Amino acid sequence: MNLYHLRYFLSVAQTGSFSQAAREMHVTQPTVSSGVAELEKMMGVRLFNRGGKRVALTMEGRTLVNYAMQIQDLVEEVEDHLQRRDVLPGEGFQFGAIDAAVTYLLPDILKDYRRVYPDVSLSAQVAPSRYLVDDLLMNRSEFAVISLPYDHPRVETVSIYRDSMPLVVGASHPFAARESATLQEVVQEPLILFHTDSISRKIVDERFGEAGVSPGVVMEMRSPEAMRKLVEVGVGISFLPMLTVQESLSAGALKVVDVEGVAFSREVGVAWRRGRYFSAAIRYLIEAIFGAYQGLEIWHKKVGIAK
Amino acid sequence: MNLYHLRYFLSVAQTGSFSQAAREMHVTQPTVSSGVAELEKMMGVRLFNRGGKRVALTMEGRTLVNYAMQIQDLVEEVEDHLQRRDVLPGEGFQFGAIDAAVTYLLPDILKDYRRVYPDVSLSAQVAPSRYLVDDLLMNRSEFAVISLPYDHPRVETVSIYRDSMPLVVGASHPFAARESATLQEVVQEPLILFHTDSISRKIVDERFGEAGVSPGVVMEMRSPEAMRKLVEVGVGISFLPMLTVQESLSAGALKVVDVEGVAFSREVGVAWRRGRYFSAAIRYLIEAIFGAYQGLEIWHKKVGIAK
DNA sequence: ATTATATATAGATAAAATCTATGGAATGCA
DNA sequence: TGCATTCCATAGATTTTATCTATATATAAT
Repeated sequence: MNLYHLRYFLSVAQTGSFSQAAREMHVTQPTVSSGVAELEKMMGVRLFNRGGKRVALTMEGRTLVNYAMQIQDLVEEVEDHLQRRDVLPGEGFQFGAIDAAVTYLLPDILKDYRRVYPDVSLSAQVAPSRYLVDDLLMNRSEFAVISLPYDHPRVETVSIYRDSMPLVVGASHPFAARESATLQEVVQEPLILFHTDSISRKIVDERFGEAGVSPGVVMEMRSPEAMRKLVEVGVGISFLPMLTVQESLSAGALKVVDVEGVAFSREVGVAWRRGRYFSAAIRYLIEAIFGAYQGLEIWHKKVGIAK
Repeated sequence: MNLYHLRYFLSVAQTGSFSQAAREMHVTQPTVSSGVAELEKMMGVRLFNRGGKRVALTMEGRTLVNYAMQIQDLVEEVEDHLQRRDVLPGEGFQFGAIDAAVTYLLPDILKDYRRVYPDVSLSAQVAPSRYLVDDLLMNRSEFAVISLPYDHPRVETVSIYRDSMPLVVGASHPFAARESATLQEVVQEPLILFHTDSISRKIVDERFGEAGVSPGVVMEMRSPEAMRKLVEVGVGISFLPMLTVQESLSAGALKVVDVEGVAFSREVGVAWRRGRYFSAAIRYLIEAIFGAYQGLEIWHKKVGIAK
């Protein structure tokens, strides 16, 4: 059964005439005849009583009219919705973000977003970058805000924010009173570093390797917030993203200490599966993120400006 | 857009795989691919994100899933209903019947019918036979119970009941005391006859013609009930269908008087437009009528025993 | 009866859906 | 990292379906 056949049928039912229906549908009369005939054969019932000047629906025909109208309404509705890119209430999508992003970079953007798309339910997955990329590859999330650089043949990234990762120490730490320290001094101290999974950790490790020093690691963790707390209470010192420690610095709980010849930083960026298609509602959020920070042009170049 | 395409799409959405959907639908994978591709082209949106081991719905895809499921449900439902000849609540049909039929022949049958098809709404059109046949020809009613004979190239009829049309007089009429009267005597009396439209009137007129007499008509009417009343109060005498006057006879308000050499009668029968298709619910009622009186075999022969 | 208008049917044509074969991309395993 | 496997997309051939033209048949109106 074809949807056209249902349309022909409805038109015949309305006009009471095969020929008139044919004119309405812009096809020839035999087309309408055979369309209705096929419906009748398929359903095993007569839909019209022919013979008069006008044809008349049978009871089964009237039953089918009810259904056919509902079906046609649904078809029109869904075409309309999809072409206008409406979002059904309850629809939504998932994206990933690292801790620092949801906490410091995205809140205002998400707040604005809710005003524009109040019916879209957002589900943010918060995890370290590595896991977020897994979600991207498995098509479990649309995009992710992660630490960069992240190199993968099937993931594209665009930076939105450069975040310095200074050495931070607790207020009562000996370094707190000093302007700077040397890398040699730093590795003597108990260090709290990101887990080796982490991109930020990789950045630190590489620099350490170049300098030919190896840190006396005390603890490895994944949560920058937890690390911040530990540094505050003096368990150790750490290289932490500025975003994460900003508040503690203002409050005086932490101090930044320059390390001679070393300036760590990591980038935060948007990552997505190469070739992915973005629905309008999703694209809007991504572009809001780029717009609020940077990278909109690069993004446009990578995905093409046309939708 | 074809309904098959929607089915392919739903299967892909459920299985997360074009190939698996193809196996489920018993078609090849390129068929599913191009079916979905056509939906995407038609709607102007991507429905799936390909690339992983499993494909993932886009937001638009999820929207379409909602609609496609509803559409498919409706299609299955209507096929089911029609093939099982279910009747939708509120559905019904119209048939015609002469006064005597609805009043005396059909009540019990209709009562039974409501038990079998409680959801079918019946609409009985009560009018003289001539008008009921018009309705048949215009496909406005399914069948009619009318007076016979009725000759028309596009109407078929089967008799169900032979109804005598005796001469009836009011209880106080001079004839009431007599056993019989002659036709000559009758035409002297004020006669109340059916309107010339009427089949019963035609029967009477023909017989009068043969006998070479012409009645001194007083009144012509279409309603046998009204005629009965008039006869009862002595306005005139009449040839009335036995069905109509049965009660008045028992009550003594009317008397039957034999007319020598004359025995009027009319047949009551079922009439329908030649070639008409009867829905199960309608056929059931017609056959109940034939079954309760007579004519079932003739009916079967005329319309064919197969549905 | 005759004319005009309807639907049905047959055969030809156009459109589409589907299939086979194949290529490219991604995944998983060695 | 390379190889085999799995998966989706594409191209071209084939089959099926839909539609059209021409015509027959039936009904209704004149």
